[in-house]
Amino acid sequence: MPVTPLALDRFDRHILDIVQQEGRISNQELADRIGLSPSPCLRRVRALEEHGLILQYRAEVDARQLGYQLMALLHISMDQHTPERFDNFERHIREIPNVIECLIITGQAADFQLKILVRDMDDYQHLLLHVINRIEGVTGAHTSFVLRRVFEHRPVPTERP
Amino acid sequence: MPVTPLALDRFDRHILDIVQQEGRISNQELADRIGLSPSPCLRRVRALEEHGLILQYRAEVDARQLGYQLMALLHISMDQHTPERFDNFERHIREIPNVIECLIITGQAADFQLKILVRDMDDYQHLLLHVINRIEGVTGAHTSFVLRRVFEHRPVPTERP
DNA sequence: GAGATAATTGGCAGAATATATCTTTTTAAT
DNA sequence: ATTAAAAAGATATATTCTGCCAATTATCTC
Repeated sequence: MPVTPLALDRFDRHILDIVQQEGRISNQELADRIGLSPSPCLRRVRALEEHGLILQYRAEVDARQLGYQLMALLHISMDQHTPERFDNFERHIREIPNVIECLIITGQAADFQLKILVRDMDDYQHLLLHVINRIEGVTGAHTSFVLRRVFEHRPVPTERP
Repeated sequence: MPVTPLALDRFDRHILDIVQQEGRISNQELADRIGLSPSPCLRRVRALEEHGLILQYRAEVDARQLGYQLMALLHISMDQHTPERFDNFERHIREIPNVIECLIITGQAADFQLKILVRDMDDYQHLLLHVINRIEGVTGAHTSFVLRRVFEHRPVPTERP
């Protein structure tokens, strides 16, 4: 996607600032706020999309109201650190909709950190023991429950380097 | 916001499924996809917004292209577990734009897990030693660097309980 | 199950918005 | 200063949004 790195000026940064918080803002309102007319504003938004600076637009939904009362961070260790093991684990983990994030990390006993949404403890217990622990190569699993989300999904800063 | 829990039918769930992945979809297209005409479709979207089921719309931007090459998970332990200590920490941490997520967790030596975006190691070193470690009450800090994001920001599942 | 009531859908019209094209202005370089 | 290139602004057309009303569907009561 990024043919050329694309130099961002203050208009572009301002657009990114705004759409990170108001993804459905109209182009007219956006143009007003950044101080351009609608045409060049829309052109810039399209360019940011084409260059992959804007990856996608998403609605954030309230997991609680959908019945997902419990969030857990699960640290997973693998027996072997081979690409095959990791690929296989990733393929399996992708199939579990409750796993909303999967990171490969250093600095822990674990290899993966998963962010998991479940309805309750029973739900979690089942997922851990009967689904995740059964994936080949998983030797360890350590759970941290999230007591409170102080904040999540904050915008990426846009000031110059 | 949630006056009444709001019973969700298959149309509502379908809407949530779609807007979680295509936050800027037009109402007409959305209506087409869920199999309703635009009017009731828009009414449902508005109702989901009012009830707080849709919290907000957001553009996801590519942090890498903005110069944030490094993501870290930082586990913070506090000396005292008093509301004052925690409140004070949260107030300070909110002021740091590089911290894009802050969770209070169990199951670790730590009390907080922070998700941090920085440009490079120098940047991280400065943030850790000169900003975060200096917040009152912080006694421990353990860093995990993110080697790879297998996936992030996956949609919340919407099937019935 | 019939009838009444409430809730929800669909269609339509006017307003707002998006989008493509063209012209003008600004910027940069020689 | 002149030219070329890039970006902004204006305008017209097409699309989309949004509020209102009639028609349909679902629900409840007896």
